[in-house]
Amino acid sequence: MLEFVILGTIFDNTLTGYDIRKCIESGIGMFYRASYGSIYPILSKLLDKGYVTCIDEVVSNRIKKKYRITKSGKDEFMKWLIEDNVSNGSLESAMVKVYFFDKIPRRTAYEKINEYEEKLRNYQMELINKKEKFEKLKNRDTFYFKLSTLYFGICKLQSMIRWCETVKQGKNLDFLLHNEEEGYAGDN
Amino acid sequence: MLEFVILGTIFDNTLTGYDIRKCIESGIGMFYRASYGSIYPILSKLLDKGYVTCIDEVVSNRIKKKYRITKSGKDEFMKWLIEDNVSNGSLESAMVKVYFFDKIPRRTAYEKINEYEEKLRNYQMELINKKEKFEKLKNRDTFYFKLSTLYFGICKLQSMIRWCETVKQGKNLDFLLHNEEEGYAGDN
DNA sequence: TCGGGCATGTAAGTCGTTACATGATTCG
DNA sequence: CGAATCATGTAACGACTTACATGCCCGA
Repeated sequence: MLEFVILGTIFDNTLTGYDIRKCIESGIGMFYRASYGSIYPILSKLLDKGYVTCIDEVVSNRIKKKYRITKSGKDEFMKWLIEDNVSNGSLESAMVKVYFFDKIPRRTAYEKINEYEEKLRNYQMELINKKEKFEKLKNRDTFYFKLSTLYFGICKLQSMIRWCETVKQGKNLDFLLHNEEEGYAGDN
Repeated sequence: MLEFVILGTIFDNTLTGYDIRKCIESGIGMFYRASYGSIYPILSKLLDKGYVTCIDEVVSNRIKKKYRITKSGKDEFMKWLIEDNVSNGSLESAMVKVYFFDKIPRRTAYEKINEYEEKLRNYQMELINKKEKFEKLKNRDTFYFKLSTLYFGICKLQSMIRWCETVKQGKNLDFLLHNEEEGYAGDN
């Protein structure tokens, strides 16, 4: 995965290993993190494979190794970006790809998000069934927290599904916020 | 982590490695998964440490290795369960502990969930700030999806915060569902 | 009778992280 | 002038997963 995250990060900019880390952190730090101990070796690997080139840039007596993506690197990245992202990997890790979706046609992106949404809905259904079975048991207060984790999953999926609905219609993202509590418009 | 998940799983029941896997899968499969390749070696380690004992049970000519937790194993598990869960680990992995919170006093559990909620709120605040900076830039449509992942994070955190609010008040969990769309009560 | 589930394990590989080692520059 | 940040890397370790190896039992 990191291999592709790096390629995506240097897709439009020539960066150093150090820069790459910062970009990953500030960009998708919420879904994915990387340490230097993994970035530098992978950069060497990408160099061997010819997916990147390295230019030594001398800045005030020091060498900065700036990495630029090659044509074959771009191809490799785009292949990864387009290929089936729904069936494999965790639900969160799918967001790593979405982060780079500005590089593919809108239409394709919406289709992929639609697939993702279906997967989420199926999963949510499963959890709801499990929850209902669970709730038929007696001694409810002996497993309140166990049950609460099921609700956690269902709710989280609900908010992810809403996100999909909004994004795939290209709606204003602000719609996702500001609709808490109130039934009718106040005077804010 | 798996070490403790196993101890928690056999806390009340004597189980085989195979059973343990099924229990983990059906119980917290949504936050945590384990393969046999990790369960069996860890079971041996727990045996060495004296946290579990193993009883060979012969069922129709076959040996089943049933593992029972010991006193020191229970102590070790409870220590892990109580110790600081907020500062380390991912947001999701905190749920693994919550799953076992029926084993600690309600009051303690609520306090821990309250801490967790604070962490979520701080994180959400960070993301909202980042989002607002982001939105001040021009060429909005060149990074719609990048921005959408930020919204994804904010929304997900919102639903997690709502979960915390509900659970720490010991509210009926159903409150978390059924409050979509409608502003006033219908006739359901 | 045969496929799927029960049941236990090992070996190799993956994909990282943590800690270490080094040193230069920049800003208050 | 010293702390933070820039910058590059390695070695050891960790926590798993995947694939393999084995074989029994049970129900259609």
